Amino acid sequence: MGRPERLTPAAIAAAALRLGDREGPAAMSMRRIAADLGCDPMALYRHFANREALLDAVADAALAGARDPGPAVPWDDRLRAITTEIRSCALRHPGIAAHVAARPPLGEHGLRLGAGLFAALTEAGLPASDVVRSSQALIAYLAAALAMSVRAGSRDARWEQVSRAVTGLPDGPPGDEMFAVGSDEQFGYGLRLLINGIRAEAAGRS
Amino acid sequence: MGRPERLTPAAIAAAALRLGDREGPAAMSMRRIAADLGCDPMALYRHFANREALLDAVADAALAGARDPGPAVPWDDRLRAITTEIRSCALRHPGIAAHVAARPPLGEHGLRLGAGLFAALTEAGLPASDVVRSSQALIAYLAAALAMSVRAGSRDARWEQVSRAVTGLPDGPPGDEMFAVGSDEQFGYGLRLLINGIRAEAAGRS
DNA sequence: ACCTGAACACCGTTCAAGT
DNA sequence: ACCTGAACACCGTTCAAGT
Repeated sequence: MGRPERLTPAAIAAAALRLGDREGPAAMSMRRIAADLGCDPMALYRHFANREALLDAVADAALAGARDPGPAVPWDDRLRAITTEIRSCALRHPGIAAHVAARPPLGEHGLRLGAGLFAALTEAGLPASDVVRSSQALIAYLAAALAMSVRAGSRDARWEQVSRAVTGLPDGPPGDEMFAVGSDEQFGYGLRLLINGIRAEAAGRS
Repeated sequence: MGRPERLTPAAIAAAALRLGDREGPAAMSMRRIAADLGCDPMALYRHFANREALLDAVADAALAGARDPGPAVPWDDRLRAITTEIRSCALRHPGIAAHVAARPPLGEHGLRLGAGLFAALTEAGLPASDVVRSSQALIAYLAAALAMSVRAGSRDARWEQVSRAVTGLPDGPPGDEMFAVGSDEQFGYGLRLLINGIRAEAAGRS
């Protein structure tokens, strides 16, 4: 398929990302990736210690398009922008989105975006230790919200069932979006809660 | 090993939970579980549609010991108590903790604890639609924080590396807990951010 | 010295053959 | 009708044998 001249980690990751986009997460096995590249499965192990390391590289490559608006915008807008960009990028690559959620990538692009989060949280007025803690909380929330978005398209019948059972709400119309797990709207709501919380924390400190 | 008289879904789940406690998540295959029960692997499929359904049942069983303090305590204490209990229970069962994080269980115990979260959020003063959204945000955060706790014991070298790189902090002493991913303290901090955010949201509404 | 592919030790699940 | 286990179509990774 898209086999490059010479095997490099970046070329392998790029090819695997395209394969995942085309055929989904089940296609992301060492054997399938190697077959797609037209090489022996074992050749991949000369560039990556194991499958997890290869998928980490693919996950980071998936974030290549995520932009950080930089220090020009207010810190809360910047947090929203970066996390939303990461989520969108990951969802654009269905083959690797679940891996992005499971293991936040710490390659070139992950580091760049992480630095943006740190800078925004510092500008919010948090002390350094709370910047680390808050960024981990944001990334945890982002990862899980992303995992929810990946899992069931945008609706999870299990969630809908429990929500109705617990709230005792009557059945809504078929298009009811109230229980849409992993929707953009649901993601934005949780993000607002966290940013509210960060603002309160920063205000309490000052 | 712990084979019951007759195979039932609950007996299978209980045996699988014990097996996972003893031998870790890698032991949770259909073949290993069946061998532990002294039955044919295919016998499991008469009680569960597939492996995922079986693990859902095991995950729910792992939450059997999680307590909800009920409406006697203030809503924020109740949220903290329930989420902390779920996290502790899951971490006490290393074989299934990752599955609890990946797919919040919606069996008997998951429903019971979910109902507690809903009740506490309702008492906080949120409208029903925001109760659903907030509970999903809480569960997302809990799931990801739990996944982080499971992954690397309590420290993740990758995280430590990125934190130092990004903040430009000097290397701390060996016992430095600042970057402890998945620690109790880190979990509590993010939970506080969310509860702060929920309080601000409820105050804005009223 | 480098590379390859056969082999190892597994999977989840199907399905035909037995009782 | 019910149950079983052989078989299918895979895995990630090791390692010995080839060049």
